[in-house]
Amino acid sequence: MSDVRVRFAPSPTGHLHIGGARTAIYNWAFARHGGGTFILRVDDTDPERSTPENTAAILRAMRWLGLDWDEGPEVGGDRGPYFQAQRAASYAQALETLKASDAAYPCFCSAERLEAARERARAEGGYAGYPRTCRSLDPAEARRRADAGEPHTWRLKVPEGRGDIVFDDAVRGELTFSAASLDDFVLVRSDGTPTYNFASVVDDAGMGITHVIRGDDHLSNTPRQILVFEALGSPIPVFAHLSMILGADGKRLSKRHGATSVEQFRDEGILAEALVNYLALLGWSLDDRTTIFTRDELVANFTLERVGRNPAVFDPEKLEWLDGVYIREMPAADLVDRMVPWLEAAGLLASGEAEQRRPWLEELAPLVSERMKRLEELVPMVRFLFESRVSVEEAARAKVLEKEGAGRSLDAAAGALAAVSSWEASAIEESLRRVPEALGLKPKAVFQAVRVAVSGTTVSLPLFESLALIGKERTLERLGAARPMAAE
RNA sequence: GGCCCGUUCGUCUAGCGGUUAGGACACCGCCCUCUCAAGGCGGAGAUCACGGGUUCGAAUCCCGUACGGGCUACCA
Repeated sequence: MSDVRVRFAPSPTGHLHIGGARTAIYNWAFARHGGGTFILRVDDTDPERSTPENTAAILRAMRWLGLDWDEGPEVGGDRGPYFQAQRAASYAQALETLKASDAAYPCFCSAERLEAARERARAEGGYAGYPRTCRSLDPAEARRRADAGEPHTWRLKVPEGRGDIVFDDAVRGELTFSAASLDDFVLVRSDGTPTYNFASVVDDAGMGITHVIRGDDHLSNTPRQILVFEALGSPIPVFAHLSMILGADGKRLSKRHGATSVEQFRDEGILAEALVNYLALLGWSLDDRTTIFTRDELVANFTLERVGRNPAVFDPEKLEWLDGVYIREMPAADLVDRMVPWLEAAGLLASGEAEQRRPWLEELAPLVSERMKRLEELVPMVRFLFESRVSVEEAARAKVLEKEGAGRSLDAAAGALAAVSSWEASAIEESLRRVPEALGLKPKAVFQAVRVAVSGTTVSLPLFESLALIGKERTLERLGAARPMAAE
């Protein structure tokens, strides 16, 4: 057990997003790799936009992905609470610390006035941050006004003469920010709640976080946060900033680009292990050639050194390919477990029916596994195996059944199949293989006629295996039903 | 405006001074074949954003420029 402590701190203002999921995966993998502790903290400081439903959805998505946390909601831990909304006492205490060391001061400037000034300065070409109006207030006077109930925020007093803020980002290397470019930002709002930059640092310090692995969008906040760590007298964690995930148009990934929430991918039939594998690859590589790896392999090999610096475009096609790989490589029994919910939801399987049809389903699994990229594709592919009758697609009828020889093919196939005693794919194939030659037709012509009769379409699962699964009686019924549609 | 970050095939990436710039997805062709897939083999695709340096030698180091992106909130 190492003393590495990392956290993933989502804000429950929405569902778990692809970008957040990747951050979570990296944090999780980093912790597990080094035998450290992975903490989940809910940054719900924004009461307007945070909801319990979102929190629940995020936890669900984390569990679905297989990202288990050692401390956090539902599991507890001795550095909690793990919801920022419940940590007001910590923030108040931290503020007292800063006040005591004169590292923070009250600001009575109104938000409206500040915004107006900001607009003006920017229009004129140069805004250098809060002008520190209240920094020079007489302390006694400031205290008197604050005690009198005058609305005020608390700002960090950026130390006079503080030199450059330099830190070594684990993925970007040494970064330098001039302290002069930082203004005295707000730590505590006039309603008494902490801002993100304050709450986050207080929590990271309080929870003993050693490495902060997070999105690139926080990079510019880092020097501010370092100042807070310093003012608090807390050790500064190692920072690692991950680049954004972009859409195909190079813009930051958003709903416009299609599915972006983890649970949406789940609902579309993407496997958790494939999603984790894919997301891990968006900004990290195991080596120069490995693209497929298990969670354990990810953990065993994950290091911050191999995290890339440049933004990555999310490619749904590659995700699908990877998902297909996972589906194909999954043992039949496992795949059946994944298939059943989809079959039940589609009404193809009654609840409880799955167990008794288990052997049949396990025969089906290898047939579909090499043809689907997502579980979602299962139902349309197998529907004809379940339903009692099929309707023949118009195009299939025109293209296949109305061809000369189709009728004879169906008759001959029916005759041959009727004589099959042991109804299994190999025997079915053997008998059907003899039909084309007897009729002087090409195998393809005969098989396609049978396929259309039995599945209603020109494209289906492999014929002989399908017939085996449909059963002899239903097969013969379908051949007969299609017969009137067929040309001689 | 200011301050930061980024830029290798269409996409994800390997590369950390000397390589025919490697792999994967997608794409194209061939093979296999009862359709569709899967699979096998092969192909095309990157003047390493651009311009200057440093060096015997640069995708790799330095400086500019361009183009993206982030922060600059009493959002996170």
